[in-house]
Amino acid sequence: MKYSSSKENYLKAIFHLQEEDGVVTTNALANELQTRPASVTDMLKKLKTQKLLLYEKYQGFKLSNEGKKVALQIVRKHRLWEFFLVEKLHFGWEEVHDMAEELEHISSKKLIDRLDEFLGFPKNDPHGDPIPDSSGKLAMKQHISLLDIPLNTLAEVSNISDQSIEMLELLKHKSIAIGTKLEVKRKFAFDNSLELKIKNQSAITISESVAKNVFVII
Amino acid sequence: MKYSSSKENYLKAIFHLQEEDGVVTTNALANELQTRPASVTDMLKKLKTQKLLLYEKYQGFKLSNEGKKVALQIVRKHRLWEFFLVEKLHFGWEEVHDMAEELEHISSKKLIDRLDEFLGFPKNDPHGDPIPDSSGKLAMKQHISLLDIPLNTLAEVSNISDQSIEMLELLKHKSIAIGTKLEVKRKFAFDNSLELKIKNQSAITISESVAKNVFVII
DNA sequence: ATATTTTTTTAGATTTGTCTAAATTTATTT
DNA sequence: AAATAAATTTAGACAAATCTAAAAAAATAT
Ligand SMILES: [Mn+2]
Ligand SMILES: [Mn+2]
Ligand SMILES: [Mn+2]
Ligand SMILES: [Mn+2]
Repeated sequence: MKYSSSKENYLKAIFHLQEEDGVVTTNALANELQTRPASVTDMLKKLKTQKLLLYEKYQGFKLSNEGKKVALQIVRKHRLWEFFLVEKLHFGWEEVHDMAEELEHISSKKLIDRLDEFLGFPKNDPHGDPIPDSSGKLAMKQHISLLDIPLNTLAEVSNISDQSIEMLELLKHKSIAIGTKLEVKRKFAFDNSLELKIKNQSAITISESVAKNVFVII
Repeated sequence: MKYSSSKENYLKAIFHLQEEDGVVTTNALANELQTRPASVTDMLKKLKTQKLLLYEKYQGFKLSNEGKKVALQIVRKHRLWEFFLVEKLHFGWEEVHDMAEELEHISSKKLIDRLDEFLGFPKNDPHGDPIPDSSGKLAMKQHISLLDIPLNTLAEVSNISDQSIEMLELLKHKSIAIGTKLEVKRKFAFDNSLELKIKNQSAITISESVAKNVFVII
């Protein structure tokens, strides 16, 4: 199946947003795509009709398995072309995004698989993001436990492994959520508790048993 | 100025048709683009409004200087991408046209100039057609049809004027490609077919209609 | 529990590119 | 010079993707 560039951009944007937040909202997507909420609603209906999206009105939405599959192929193309532009055409990593935004819509799968081979099957794009393989498999991002990161290093919360009510309640109270950026300021040897700092907030303390369930990317 | 893929396809097709016939007709263009004459007329009006086309209704039309400039940049992109696909990604010369048809609409001029450099500033695409330089200048070609060369004279294939899949497939089977060196050994008056000899290969026969589309330099 | 604000959806319009069917103009035959 | 045929254009429609303004639903505050 071939989809328009516009549809592909929607699918990719939803893919990225749901990576972070699970379910996506109309306003968030409109903001991501620099368009109007009304336009987003229009497109959501079309994507649902094509079974690329799970969507009930007013309830938020996320990609179907098929939608995710399409999105991953676009992510693959985007990142391989970025790699090509930096590695072979010597562009700076900050220049390549807009060009890749166009190149990702070139349809031939054979072309992109040959390009992958030509580039030596790179694992990551110039921004460090992992490149899905030909079948669409995406290597998991490197999630590290809060216990294992160095002091005074900015980290972003990416995953919570214990998702019990009690854990989430505690994290909510401490203002820790997926996407929160923080640094570990101190580790106390007595009980392995940690003192954390979130920008513009006062320091907070969490126990070892909490910290070992909070994963971050550095 | 940026133009839609559709407009760019029209400009390029008009460019190619007027190379051959000077002035272009509605039906010829509709045929070239596999669309309807009414659709062509619609687009002609838009191209005229944008001063890309010289057009008076019922009188035929041709590109303005600005239109020619745009068309040459698309031809440049098309041929450079074809060269890339054959030379770097090892596609056959008969496979690359459709991919180049998409790639030629990637807009960045900087990208295409870097690609040109990466490829070593090639003079001709895989089908022997000349590649316009960065400023849009196109080298003229001085090719002679196989029909018109003397017997037993070494000639090098430089261009194929009919680039249909069917023609390229036939030539591939006969081991004839751009750069192939051959001699015409016999001409048969009955059907104007030719017997050719490529060094180290047994003699091959081609029809008049094939021969008239194969151009060589002596 | 109401009132207010925010989010989301609908209604209706617009632009681009395409189409079919019909009308018009130009070219070719008788 | 008509008549006929061919080429071209116009009229009116449609699908895709977008927009603005208004309505409806959900979330938040009082
Ligand atoms: Mn894109
Ligand atoms: Mn990237
Ligand atoms: Mn094209
Ligand atoms: Mn070519």
